[in-house]
Amino acid sequence: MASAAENKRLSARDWADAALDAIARGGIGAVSVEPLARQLGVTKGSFYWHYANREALLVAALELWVQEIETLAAAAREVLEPRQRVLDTFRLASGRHRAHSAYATLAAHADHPLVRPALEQVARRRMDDMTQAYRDLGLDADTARQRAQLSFSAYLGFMTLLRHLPHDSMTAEAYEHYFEHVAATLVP
Amino acid sequence: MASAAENKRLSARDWADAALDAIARGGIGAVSVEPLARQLGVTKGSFYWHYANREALLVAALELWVQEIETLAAAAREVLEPRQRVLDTFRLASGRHRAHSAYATLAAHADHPLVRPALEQVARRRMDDMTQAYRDLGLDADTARQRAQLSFSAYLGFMTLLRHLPHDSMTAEAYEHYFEHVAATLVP
DNA sequence: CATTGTCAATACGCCAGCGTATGGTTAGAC
DNA sequence: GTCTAACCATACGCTGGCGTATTGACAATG
Repeated sequence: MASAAENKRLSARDWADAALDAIARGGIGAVSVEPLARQLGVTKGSFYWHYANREALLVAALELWVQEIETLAAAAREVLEPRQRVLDTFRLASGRHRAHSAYATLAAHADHPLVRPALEQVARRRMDDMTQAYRDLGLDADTARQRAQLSFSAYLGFMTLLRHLPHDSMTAEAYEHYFEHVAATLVP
Repeated sequence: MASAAENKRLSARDWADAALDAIARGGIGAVSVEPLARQLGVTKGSFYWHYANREALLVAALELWVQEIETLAAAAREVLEPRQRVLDTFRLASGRHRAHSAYATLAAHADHPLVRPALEQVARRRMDDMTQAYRDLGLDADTARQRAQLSFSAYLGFMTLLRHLPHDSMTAEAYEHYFEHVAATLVP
């Protein structure tokens, strides 16, 4: 169950890792020291050696999240075809990466003072990426921006929607079928 | 600040009302008896007269939420033009209705056993409405379903996105501008 | 093998929120 | 005016999670 190996000493990174997993599952409220310690098979004596307090762990987990998203985004930017660049974003929404699971959860905590700047940064950057992709596809600046906003909204909302409906309601083929429709509708 | 009037006795509905407001602001975690009591200007002695426990309040608040969404949806169904029917949904996302603010927040708690059925019901019904609207616009059954999913995702995501960016980044005119783009892109 | 640094266990005090018990206040019925 | 039901305050015990202090285990280094 626990991602970290058994009977090994932990690092600050291990705690941030577990915290990000917790965020993906239950939101920032799920980032609690003692339950995480139990899950990791240690006591909080370990935690308070690595971090000053719970808030510091939250900061570290959010930094980790932003970094993971940026890594995925950087990989997507390498794709030459702008059309594929847009569609790849949607494929990520199907959510094998925990960073995207966490996104759907963090999206609800926009009011949190630590979460907000992270969300804002990620939203801006990915919107800029998408706008650029649409510009590369020949749209004018204004239209590209609107289309990027629509696409990014659809991406965010699809991640959310997937968690509302039973998992069996969408097979792998259904995914691809949907993505084709998205491509035909949104991408010129 | 408190929506209820001062120096008046409270009803169970007043509590459910305050709980739904709390959900819209801070998620289900914000539905806590004693803070709500303070906000309402009473003590929890009042609460435990009206409800058995916190969970009962959550149930009541969620029922209230579903009911408010259904009321808005019923009004939207009255619109004859299917094109307007679709666009009205997006206008609601700009979110002066608390039911839609709550939606954006509840969307992140799909794992919660009480929240999930409410989300599922709302998602299904609104998707059905949208699918019907697209069918009325002449799309075949399969395409209408896909387009409804895309539209509903865009609606959900836009609600979310609005909370990530500073409020001043979108004026009323910008809203309308965006909606026109959505209409031109999604609605045949 | 002694020392030092790294990581973890234990034990403690603290606080916020839940739920209960019980008594007090107020409005309207009669 | 009394009675009763609806509503609220107060006081209490309980639990879970935060943070601190102290000690212990173990590895690496010399």
